[in-house]
Amino acid sequence: MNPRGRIVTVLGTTASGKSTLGIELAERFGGEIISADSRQVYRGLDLGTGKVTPEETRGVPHHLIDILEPGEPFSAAEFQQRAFAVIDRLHSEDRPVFLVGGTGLYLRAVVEGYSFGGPEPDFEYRASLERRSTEELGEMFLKAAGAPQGIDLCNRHRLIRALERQRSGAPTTDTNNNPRYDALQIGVTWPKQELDLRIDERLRMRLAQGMLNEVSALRAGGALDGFLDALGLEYRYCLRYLKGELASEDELFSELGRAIKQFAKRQMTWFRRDRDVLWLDMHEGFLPEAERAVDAFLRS
RNA sequence: GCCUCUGUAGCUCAGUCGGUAGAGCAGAGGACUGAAAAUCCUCGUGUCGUUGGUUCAAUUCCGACCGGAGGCA
Repeated sequence: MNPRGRIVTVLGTTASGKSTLGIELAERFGGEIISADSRQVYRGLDLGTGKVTPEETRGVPHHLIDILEPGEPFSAAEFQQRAFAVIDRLHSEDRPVFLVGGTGLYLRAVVEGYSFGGPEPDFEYRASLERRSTEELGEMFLKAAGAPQGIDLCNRHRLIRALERQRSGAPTTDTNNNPRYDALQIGVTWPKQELDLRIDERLRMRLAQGMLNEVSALRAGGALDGFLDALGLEYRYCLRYLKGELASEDELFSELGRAIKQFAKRQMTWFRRDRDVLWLDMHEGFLPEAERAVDAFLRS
């Protein structure tokens, strides 16, 4: 009766425990997991991305992890394509799909069915724009477009994409979404103070487990500093430490910890805009509640 | 004990040649459809250490006191 397939989404901030919840649910319902994480797609970014280990996965298949070499370009649009392909295959096998991750744009691109109508990225053109100041880029855009057209003229990355679209004759934005699935969205959240503690605790653990070695190894393996820096957080700050730009491991810990907390806040800003999220209070029996919701959703 | 410097927003500090004050960081809110862990936008009233004095008016000048740093003994 319902023409659309179903997907369950598990979203939340970094260090919220969404991966574990995703695995528990997938195991319980015999489903598979698609990671919606813009950094876990790269091989070798393990500790720093909180990638699940083979043991942690408890045999639940994970998709869209380790699909690229560090340095290879990736995008929300490409993620969406690949995710659609996996979802459709799983649906054809009648397996429940759990889309789990913290990259808000990726999640939304799949759930809302964003139409990425612009041109493919043109890295040469981008490189040429990269030499100009943001102000200049803004002027370039205005000159051709006449008005900001909803794009933030201070936001370099978005401005560059807008120019890229403009150059190919595409409109500045796409708005005609086309959702392909019915989605149950489950959100994992914590009181801010507790989340901060979890972030610190996890960061301490990662550093003890060799976070810095991971970054050194990536560099030794050919990953460029520019790539690592653009990844942000763990990779950006560890790189700075390794280059001597941070005085001590204490400073690394405090600056990186702060950056991660700021990131978590940005994630929440993104997720709050999703209206139909079932937010779970992580304190009281969230697992049964999640299971009930998923069960009802999958049977409906 | 004496001398010098110092005490201003959660932190680091600027400033007011006397008319009750402002940056960075932190924090809060927000944006973001092909880099998204990226890239950005908005938001600053605080007994200006305490207490006397001078003054129409003191956080700003003077004195004392309290706290901090350094120097001399």
